[in-house]
Amino acid sequence: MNSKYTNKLRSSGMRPTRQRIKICEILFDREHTFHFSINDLAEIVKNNAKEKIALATIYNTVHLLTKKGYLKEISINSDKSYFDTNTSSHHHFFDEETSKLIDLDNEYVDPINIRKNIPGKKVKSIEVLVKIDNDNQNQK
Amino acid sequence: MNSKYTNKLRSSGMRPTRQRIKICEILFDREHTFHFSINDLAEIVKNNAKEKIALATIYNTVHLLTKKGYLKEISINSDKSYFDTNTSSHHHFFDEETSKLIDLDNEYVDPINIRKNIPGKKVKSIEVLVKIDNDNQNQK
DNA sequence: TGCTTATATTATAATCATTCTAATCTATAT
DNA sequence: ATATAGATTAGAATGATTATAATATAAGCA
Repeated sequence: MNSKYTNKLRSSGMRPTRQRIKICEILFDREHTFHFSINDLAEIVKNNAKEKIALATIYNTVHLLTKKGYLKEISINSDKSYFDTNTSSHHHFFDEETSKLIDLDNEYVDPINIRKNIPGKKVKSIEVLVKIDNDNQNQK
Repeated sequence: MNSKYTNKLRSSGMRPTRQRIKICEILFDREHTFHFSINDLAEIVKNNAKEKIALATIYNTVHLLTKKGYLKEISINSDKSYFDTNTSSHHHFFDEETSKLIDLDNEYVDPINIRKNIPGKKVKSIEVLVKIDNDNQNQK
């Protein structure tokens, strides 16, 4: 039961269980960053894992990984939560046609200067969402 | 049954019903723009209107007003939908402490240039979300 | 005006994502 | 090995939203 995620999990105070290791493998053994909803992940787990993982465990693990800084929650259309394996501060395209998110790295966007302050509050993050849609013909 | 909203509704192909007029009055008879969830609006209706309006009607009306361009849906934390009576393209602060949205007008943010294109797609909107939190002491 | 019909409203049930619960299991420290 | 704190599980509960199907109403027409 050893994996490259065993220590990663343990070092964040998460016991390295079979389920958590499997979920980490699905999420992080990838070349590119991965955007997903809980439902996406649950589907992959179902098709991919030898043994079943309860939906509640998937929720718990994703939320824990988010709290520990290995995932980032993305606020998009309000029907579902999306998560991103790219935890750096960065921007997104949101394709309205496919409802898919695409990373937009900081290098493509000049630094954004906000010339307004809210008293007693400090800025925690500044992120841009670019909504896109098909280019062709008429848009109803 | 005449109201300044009678024609506004009719000109958008919406029959000016008592319920719709009442909802318009609540939403648009205001000095400042108004951010709300369906639940916020339902509460105001309950305390404000002489006669009850069914929750389904509130949902239907808000969605119709959104489709007709009188309201704008805001994508924030994924638990609920928020709507905004300011339908122009503009930005927001999101106060993580209170979960409240604050308008951030374009004049406080320089134009944002995105140096990346997605083939076959055109940009529909570019909006910034600035997350803020209490300034004082320790966070966590 | 009154009638007809397309459209709205309503109460309630259904759905869907998410969270809770309480029983069972397991990683870890002794 | 054993005890126990922490994790997993199935299923129930919750809360927002949408669907349903019966009733009511606005608008067009005689």
